[in-house]
Amino acid sequence: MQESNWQPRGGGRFLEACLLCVLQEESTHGYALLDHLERFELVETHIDISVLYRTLRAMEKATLVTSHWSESDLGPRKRIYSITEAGRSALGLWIEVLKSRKRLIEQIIQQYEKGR
Amino acid sequence: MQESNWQPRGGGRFLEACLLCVLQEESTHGYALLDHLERFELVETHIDISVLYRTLRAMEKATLVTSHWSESDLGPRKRIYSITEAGRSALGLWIEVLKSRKRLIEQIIQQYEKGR
DNA sequence: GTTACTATATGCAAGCTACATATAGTAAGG
DNA sequence: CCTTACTATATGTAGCTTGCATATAGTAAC
Repeated sequence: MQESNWQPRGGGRFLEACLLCVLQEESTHGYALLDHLERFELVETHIDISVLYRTLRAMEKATLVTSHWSESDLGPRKRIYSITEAGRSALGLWIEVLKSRKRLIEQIIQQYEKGR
Repeated sequence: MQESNWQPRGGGRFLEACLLCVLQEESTHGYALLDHLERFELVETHIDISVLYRTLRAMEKATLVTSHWSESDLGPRKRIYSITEAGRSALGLWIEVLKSRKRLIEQIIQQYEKGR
C-alpha cells in the first residue's frame, strides 16, 4: 500500500488520532482497539465497528500503520495493526491540531460567558 | 417554519454553536457574521460563505433563530437573524457538548504524553 | 443444531462540505 | 456608459463521511 499525502481531517471525534495514540503503545487488532478506546475513555459516543475497520484500512493506505494476520490459530483471524514512523509523525501533527481545537473551544466558551 | 427536535451535531468546527454565541449578543446578517467569527477568533479555518448561509437557514428551520429582511434600502438586502429562546437553550446544550469535547481532547493528549 | 460472541469486511442511503455559479445592488474608474 | 470590485444572498452538484444493515467465518455453550 502507498499514497502518503496525509493531512489531518477533523471528523468530530478524532478517531484517527485516538487509534494512533493507542497503537503508539501497543500493536493490536481492530476489535480490541474498540475496547481500548472505551476503557481509556477516548470516545464520547459509541463508535461503529465498521467505521473503525474502514478507518484502519484508510490509515494503512496512508502508510500511518501496517498490518499482518495474527499467527495464532485460535478463533477467527485477527489483523494486527502497528504504527509506522509516518504514523508517529501524523500523531504529532494530530496533537497540535487537538491543542489548537482545545483553544478554539475555550474561546467559544469565553465568548458565551461574556454574552450572558 | 417549525420542526424543533434539535440535537447537537458535532460538525468538527462547531459553526452552529459559534453563530448562536454571536447572535446571543447581537442580531445581524450572514455576511457580517462571517466577519464576527473571524474577528472573535471563533474559527480556525476559512468558513465557506455558502455553508454559513445554509447553516443559518437550517437553524431557522429548527427554530433556533428567526429572520427578517432589513428595512434599510441601502445596498443589497440583508436578512437579519435573531436568536430565539429555543436557540438560547440549544446554545446551553452546545456549551455542555463543548466542555465534554474539551475533556476528551485533554484525555487524548494525556494518553499521548503517557505513551512516548 | 441453534444461539451467542469474537472478528473482519462490504453495500448503500442519507447527510455534509466545498467549489462553482447565479442573482442583484452600490460605487469607483476610465 | 461600461467594466470592475465589493457587499449580500442563494442554489446545484460532486465527492466524501457516517451509520445501519448485512455477509462471512471461527469458537463455544446449551
